[in-house]
Amino acid sequence: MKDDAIKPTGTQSIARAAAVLRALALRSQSGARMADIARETGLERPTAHRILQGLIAEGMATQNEGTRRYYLGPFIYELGLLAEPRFHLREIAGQAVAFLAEQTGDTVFLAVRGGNDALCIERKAGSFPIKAFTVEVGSRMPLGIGCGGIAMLAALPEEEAASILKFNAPRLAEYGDVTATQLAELVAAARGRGYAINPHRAPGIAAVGMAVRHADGGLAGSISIAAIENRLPSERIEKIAPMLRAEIRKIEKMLRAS
Amino acid sequence: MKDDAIKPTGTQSIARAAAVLRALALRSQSGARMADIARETGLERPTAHRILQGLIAEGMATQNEGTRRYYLGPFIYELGLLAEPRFHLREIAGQAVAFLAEQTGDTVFLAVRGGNDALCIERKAGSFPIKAFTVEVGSRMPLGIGCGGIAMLAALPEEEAASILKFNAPRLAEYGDVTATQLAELVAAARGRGYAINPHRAPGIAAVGMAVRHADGGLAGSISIAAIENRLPSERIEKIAPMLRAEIRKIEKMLRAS
DNA sequence: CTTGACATGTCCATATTATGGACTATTAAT
DNA sequence: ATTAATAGTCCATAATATGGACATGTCAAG
Repeated sequence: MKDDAIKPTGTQSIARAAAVLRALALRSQSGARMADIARETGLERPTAHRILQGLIAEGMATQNEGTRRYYLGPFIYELGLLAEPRFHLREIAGQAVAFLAEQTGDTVFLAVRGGNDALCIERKAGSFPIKAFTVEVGSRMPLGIGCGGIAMLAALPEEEAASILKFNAPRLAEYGDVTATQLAELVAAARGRGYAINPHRAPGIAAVGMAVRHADGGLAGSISIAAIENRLPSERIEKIAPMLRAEIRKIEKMLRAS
Repeated sequence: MKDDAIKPTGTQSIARAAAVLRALALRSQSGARMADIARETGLERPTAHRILQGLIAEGMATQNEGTRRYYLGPFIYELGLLAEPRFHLREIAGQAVAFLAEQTGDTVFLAVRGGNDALCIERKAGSFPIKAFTVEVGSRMPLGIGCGGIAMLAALPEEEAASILKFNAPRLAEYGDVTATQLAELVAAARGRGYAINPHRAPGIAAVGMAVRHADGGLAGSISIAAIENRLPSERIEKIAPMLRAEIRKIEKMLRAS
């Protein structure tokens, strides 16, 4: 998130509060304990506690009274709704996703990054009768699971991608028997060729995906195409990839213009 | 947003940063100048500038180099996506919105508050052939314009509602010739009867709306029903209001359980 | 029931950060 | 060209945020 520009001074509290929000984001489903937050942010417990109380007072965090766990608060949701139009990837990319589904006949997914997860925000089915509905719109899974996630990891700085894979390693068991090492290889291969191939997203399913970037080069999201394995041999992937790249170029141009 | 609980100490910087984010939220479409932010937050300009630089460093704000204006940043969007499931009003309320559209035959809207605006996040048309599509999904307008906005204002503390109406007063001209005084009267009337009636949302259109609350009593959003004027005489409004209230009670119960 | 481990939460002397008046630079309006 | 408005910087110091020490609460083990 931080660029290489000169860091501002007198903003330690803001940086610390943002770090706490990132810790909450990582556990936005399960909720975070204060001990988790203190450990992940490197803050002393009284400091973490005070920052949490400050965020709660502003509506940016909430605490479940029963479990004592902390969550992102309603003001974050509200701000997110207002921020959405400036990053309205769903609207801008929706046509491209529909076009790719029509042209390929397969299922096309649009995803964005959410912390260490990928969030599916759009899906279009193609005409081919066997649909690879591997992901529901609105769902989330660790970055690396799914071709879109691999493509997004490949678009991130290597250290950041490695850190995410390390964080996600214990979580992979919920999604099959793929290992972090295998995912690291898929990410490296994706970096090399410019697009991700996931040959074993699920048994019998294969996928190809590519990242979408903001004007400043930052990661905006990804588009991926999934089909039954025998519909995606190497030759067809090599035909689909340029089509995907062309649509993504158009999306990136519109993101630049907005 | 702030409750009446004891305010935490040692969190002035967080409160100030949140105030800056609110100022950015108010102008999330047009962008905010630093002078705007300093004035609205009451901060001295060097302080406002430094806080903005801190938020930019964390990805919570961005600055357009050409216009110099500041906007909510990509990290806010990402956090908003992660916060959404805990406040997934669209999912929880979707069935109620569809049911009300089916039962009344008219158009039903679901909206949330976004700063001083109302954001339409869901719309269902009923079977009656004349549709009151006064608002597009995804659109926003000042709170007070539209029945859902009036209902949300009525659910807020009176001072907060007055402050929002004051802020929105100069903006009303874009939406017809209704005045802030008229809106204040509609809000007061809504507070009295427990639901909002907007007899002149647009020429020939009338609407009825009600707020949805979170478990803690805070405002979650609103549901409103719009139709051509002669389809909503007083007698019919008195039949629709209990139905609306019953559906909203169900939604609030599910919000509590989630 | 008791004990120990772990976690949450509070206090306040003081270390350190954040502040904002004074100033410079840039842009827009006249 | 001049003036007004706005953006942005600097740094002495005001005042905020810190975290070690401690209190309290919860839960699992014995």
